[in-house]
Amino acid sequence: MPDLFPHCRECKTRYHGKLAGVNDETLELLDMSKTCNLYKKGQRLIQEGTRPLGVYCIKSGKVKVFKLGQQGKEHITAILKDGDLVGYRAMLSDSLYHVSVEALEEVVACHIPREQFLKSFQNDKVLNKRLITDLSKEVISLTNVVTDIAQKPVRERTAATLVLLNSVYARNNPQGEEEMAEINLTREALANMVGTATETLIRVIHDFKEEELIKTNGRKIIIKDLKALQRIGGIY
Amino acid sequence: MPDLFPHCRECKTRYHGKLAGVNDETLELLDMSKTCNLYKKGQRLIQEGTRPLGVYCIKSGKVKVFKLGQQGKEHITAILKDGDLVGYRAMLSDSLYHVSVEALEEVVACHIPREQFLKSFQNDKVLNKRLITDLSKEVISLTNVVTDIAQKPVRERTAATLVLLNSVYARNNPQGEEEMAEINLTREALANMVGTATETLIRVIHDFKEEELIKTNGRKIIIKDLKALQRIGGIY
DNA sequence: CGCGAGATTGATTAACATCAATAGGAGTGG
DNA sequence: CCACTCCTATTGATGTTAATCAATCTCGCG
Repeated sequence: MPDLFPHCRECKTRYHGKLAGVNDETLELLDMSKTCNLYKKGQRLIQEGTRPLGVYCIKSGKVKVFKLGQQGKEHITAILKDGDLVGYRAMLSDSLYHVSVEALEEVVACHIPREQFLKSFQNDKVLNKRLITDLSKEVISLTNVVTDIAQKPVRERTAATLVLLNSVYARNNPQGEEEMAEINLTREALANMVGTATETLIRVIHDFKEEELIKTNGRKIIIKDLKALQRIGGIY
Repeated sequence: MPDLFPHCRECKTRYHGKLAGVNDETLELLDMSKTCNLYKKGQRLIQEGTRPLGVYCIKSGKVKVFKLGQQGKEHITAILKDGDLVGYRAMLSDSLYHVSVEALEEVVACHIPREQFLKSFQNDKVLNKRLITDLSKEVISLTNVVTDIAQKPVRERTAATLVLLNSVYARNNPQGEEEMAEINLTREALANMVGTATETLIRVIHDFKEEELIKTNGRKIIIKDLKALQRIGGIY
């Protein structure tokens, strides 16, 4: 049985995640200062409105990143998985967390304390460049999301969301990865990503199923025609 | 008559803009490499889809930052003014411009070429920290925008947009700045910021006028009750 | 084998977009 | 200075989309 909390050197996420390629010294320092934890489904890693004490590196499992809007309705801004880093925006801008992060299933994540992370961010060129690039890209992508949500109808947004989720739920296949992923989220969560009501989301999913663009297995959604969904979602 | 294209040292934006506080050497280098230009209303500084050759520093006038969505409908993501920097996200992430930037009136802006800007970004601690902080904050703020646009009705978004624009159009008063700004945009542009149809925006503006929250002078909008609008817009 | 959360379907309503028509109002050429 | 014209603003009527409300229905699980 593999170690739940291995040394960063042995962590599988080291090769495909946000920390891929950092230098050995950085890895050593991060490892020394980290605290790993097992989170059960529904447990919170980060709570909106609190002060950031560090950064989480997700080792396994999936989390949802969300914000509460009007009447406590969740808006899910991302689903993150192994290798992803979360919480660094708030730290780098010295502000409170503006989102909450919650485990969707059993999750192992390591907490890297603020000071150590900032130090590594200063000293490690690769990490520095990666995060700056990511931040910039995130701004770009969020701008697109804003435009889309403002202008595209639910059907199109749903298609785009499914395409996005397909790559999140795809296995990290070292080889080819043509097999389609099983998107495993509640309808409510999907609706909260698309930005619509649960019932509306269900109707769109229903249509997609009739049009043979997807199939379902229980609540799991498997994409049958990725190209078509990309076309509907306006993804080029 | 003041020089249209002064040395950065003498540029008024030096004290309140994004470049405030950079060290003298940086300023000298930026000045040497910059190219200043006068843009007439409607002229483009940046065109979506092109490759970033540098960064623009706005010396005077206002520009709109926008993206084309479905059927060529504009979505305006920001109104920028003197002291603002634009175009650095694409450069830092090494991607194409994802937005266009167009002069809303007569604008003077200086172009800082890519290499010089990146060099200054590397070498100047203040600039580096400022941009990273700004990027992080921008991600946070865009996340909020996404949630809002997904969940808040037009009336609330309109109120929030007016509050935002009030500070953009406020004079850069060194002293107090209690006088209300004159927001001078076409109704169409306003609608494209809020993310709604022009007619709908006009009706909301009409309501606000009846409720004495704003007054108008031609197309200019002056806020009469900022607190109320903040409340309606859900700004805390 | 019943319980309960999540999924689904149908009916109704509300918000907003679209279409159509009219009215201002700033800039232009005579 | 005036008439003209185009662009923007405004208002009203109508149509669509999607939210809400109200039942079921289904399935994993104790």
